[in-house]
Amino acid sequence: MDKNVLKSSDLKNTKRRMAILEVLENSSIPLTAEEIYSHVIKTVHLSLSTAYRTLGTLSEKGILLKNLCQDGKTYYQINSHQHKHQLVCTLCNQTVPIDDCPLSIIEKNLIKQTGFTITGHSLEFSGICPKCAKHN
Amino acid sequence: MDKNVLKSSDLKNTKRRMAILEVLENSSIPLTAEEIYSHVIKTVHLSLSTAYRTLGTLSEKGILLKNLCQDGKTYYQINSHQHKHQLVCTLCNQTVPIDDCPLSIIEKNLIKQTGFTITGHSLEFSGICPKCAKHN
DNA sequence: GTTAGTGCAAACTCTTTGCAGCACT
DNA sequence: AGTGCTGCAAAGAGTTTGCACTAAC
Repeated sequence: MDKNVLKSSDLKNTKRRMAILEVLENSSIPLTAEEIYSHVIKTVHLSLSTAYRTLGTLSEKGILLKNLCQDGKTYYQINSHQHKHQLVCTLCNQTVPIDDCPLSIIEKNLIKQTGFTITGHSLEFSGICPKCAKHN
Repeated sequence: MDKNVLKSSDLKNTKRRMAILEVLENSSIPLTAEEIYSHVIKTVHLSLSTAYRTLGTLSEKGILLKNLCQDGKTYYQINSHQHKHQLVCTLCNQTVPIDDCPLSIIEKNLIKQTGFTITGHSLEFSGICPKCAKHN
């Protein structure tokens, strides 16, 4: 991601923010604040509250997508306009990304039916992964 | 709902449980623990922790469906095998139930692709309702 | 009578916030 | 230099849990 994303959103270009964005760019799945924090702290000092604050700011600016999942944790991902949902094993927590979002057609119908402007959605599947199914 | 739901799940038939189930039966939308508690307490004394414990138990038994939504609260509804999702206005919190769940086809594809057994899903749309769109 | 259910208070997890000090432009 | 960013510690929301008491079977 271009280093100007921050500037063009009127945000200062700091080490911590760059590091956070980098972690998310290199991840194929959405990550929690804790996960991002753990990655970043290996190379750049930062506090957990800064992680939360930064992730919040970047989400407000539309740079990130923020999603509260069924495990009670908030997951963040780069807003690439090609967002992903997750399929999570309830036993081992294995997470499989769902690459294409199947909801656009459904959203169109909802707009017609309710008159709402739809600004987002959250979708999460849970199940048992093949490994866990074998071992239980 | 039949009063035998509890018995057939090896649960004792108590005033509080009946009251909680009744509130959910009479609601057209999923409710939070707090909302359920507030309704029930008008007629039957109960503590918030009992509400949480009961809702948890009933969800485990498959009598209720439990869903953590983007507002950070867990919503409960009767598991009628005709569950509902929600469309929530991010400004006024108006909630519109989505009556038919559009995900069964998508789930079938996921099963093929991942080998998971799918046991549940959560889906939530957010947007701006027509009223709020006018007033802003 | 026994086991499951309940109330209360305390604890727990994830996240947010107030304030003083620091770093980017 | 000025404003926004950060760290730390404390607080907040929603939910869970330990223990003693109570009620259903």
